[in-house]
Parts: sequence; structure tokens; C-alpha cells
Amino acid sequence: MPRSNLAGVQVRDAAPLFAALGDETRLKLISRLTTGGPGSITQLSEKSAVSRQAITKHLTVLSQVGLVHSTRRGRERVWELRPRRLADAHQYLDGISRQWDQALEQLKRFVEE
Amino acid sequence: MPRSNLAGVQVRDAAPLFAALGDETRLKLISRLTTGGPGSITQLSEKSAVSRQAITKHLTVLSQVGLVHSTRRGRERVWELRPRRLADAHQYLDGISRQWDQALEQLKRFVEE
DNA sequence: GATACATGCAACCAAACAGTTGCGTATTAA
DNA sequence: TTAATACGCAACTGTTTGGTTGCATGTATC
Repeated sequence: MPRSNLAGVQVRDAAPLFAALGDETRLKLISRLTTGGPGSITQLSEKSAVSRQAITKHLTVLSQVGLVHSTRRGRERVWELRPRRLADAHQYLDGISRQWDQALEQLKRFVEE
Repeated sequence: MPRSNLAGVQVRDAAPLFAALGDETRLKLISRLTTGGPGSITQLSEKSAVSRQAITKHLTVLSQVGLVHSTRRGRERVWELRPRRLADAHQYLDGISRQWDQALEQLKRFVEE
């Protein structure tokens, strides 16, 4: 049984996940992948202000926490979103919200007695 | 009307918010504040592995994105959670999920026709 | 008023990060 | 087979980050 469990997502797993989301360029990448579907590095770099190499690094960061996944196709590498991990982050915040509500409830009961 | 809007939370606002959440020590602080209620710096440092000054810095980071708030009370400074900003992060992820679902729906319609 | 307590301020440090540039390698296409 | 395309690798750089330590300042309390 896991210690320090919060809605199925471990605390030590959640931090790197949020850290990966904590960059504007990476958030834009995620949004692009979400609405525009999978794309090659060159395609993903096209509208970006930063270089192709920078995009590659950001994609690596995102892939390390499982937010994206890539497959080789010919001479290009196609990246796609892994929405499962986004759900994990979502779930973690849900867990905190639940804790918060519980604490409020207990405080309410304490005051009323 | 705001540009680059995603469920009411701006992209450029979301990145620092997630970045603030992207540290294990800070996540633990948030969890502590959620379940244990407000506390002084000394109280919040007590169970921590790092120094009081480190905790202070983390609280500053959290306060800069509005996740916590502090008030002076006598010789101590009491910190409390601001759940509104947590809801913002939550909402942002919701927005991406919605985008993702829409993209899937469009793809489905495209394939079926 | 002296003492203990709680915090603030500042300097410092190593490591990580976001980004660039240059060059090499694989894979199509002419 | 020669170009053009798409990517990978590596070195380098300035800045941020997470952390420490030492000392100063404000505030109760006796």
C-alpha cells in the first residue's frame, strides 16, 4: 500500500509533473498538440519563437514525465499527447480539494459543538 | 476580451502557477496547510527536512502566484492557503481536457464522413 | 530592561534550466 | 549519387533555483 497517497497520485510523482507543466513554451506545445493533433519537431517548431533544439528539449522534458510520446516515422519523429498524465495532475488537485473540504467540515463541526 | 483564453485562465498566468506547484517541498507545504490549517513559519518548518529560511523562500514563491497568503500576528507571521488559485490550476487542466475532447470529436466526425 | 523567541535580510553556492550555435548523421527525392 | 530535408549530439552561456549560514531586528515576557 502506497504511503503519502493523494487520490492515487504520489506526491513525489506529482511535483515533476507540475514542474513540466510550469513553463509557457511547454504549455503552448501541449495546447498545440491537443488541438492540432500529433506533429513532427519541425512542424511543432514552426510557429514558435525559440529554436528547433529548444523545442526538442522541451519535448524531452514532457516525455520524461509521460505527458507526450514520440515515434519515428521515416526521417521525422512524430510527437503526440498522452492525456492520461494530464488526468493525473487533475486528479492530484482534486485530492487537495477533497482534503480542503474535509478540513472545513471538521472545523465547522468543531465550532458547532 | 482576453486573448489566449483557456477556461478563464490565461496561458501566461498558468505557467508560473504550475511552476510553483512543481516542487516537492512546496506540495508538502500546501498539503500541510490544507489538512492542518494556517500556521507560522516555525510551525511549518518543524516537520520539514530543510531549514526555516528555505521554507520562507518557498512560501514567498507560493504567495507570488497567490496560492498562499500571510498576515502578521504579534511576533509571528501566519500563513494560510488560498484555494481559489488551486481552482484556477484545476480549471486550466479542465480547459485542455475539453479541447482534447473536441479534437477527438472532430476527428471522429471526419473519419465517419 | 534583559532575555528568549520569531522572523527578516543578505551573501553566498552548486546545480539545474532555457536557450543558443555548430556540426554530424540518417533518410528521402531528383 | 547528389541535394535537400529532418533530426541528433555536444559544447557553451547567462539566469534561475533551492539551499545554506550568519547576523540584525522586532516582539513578548519576566
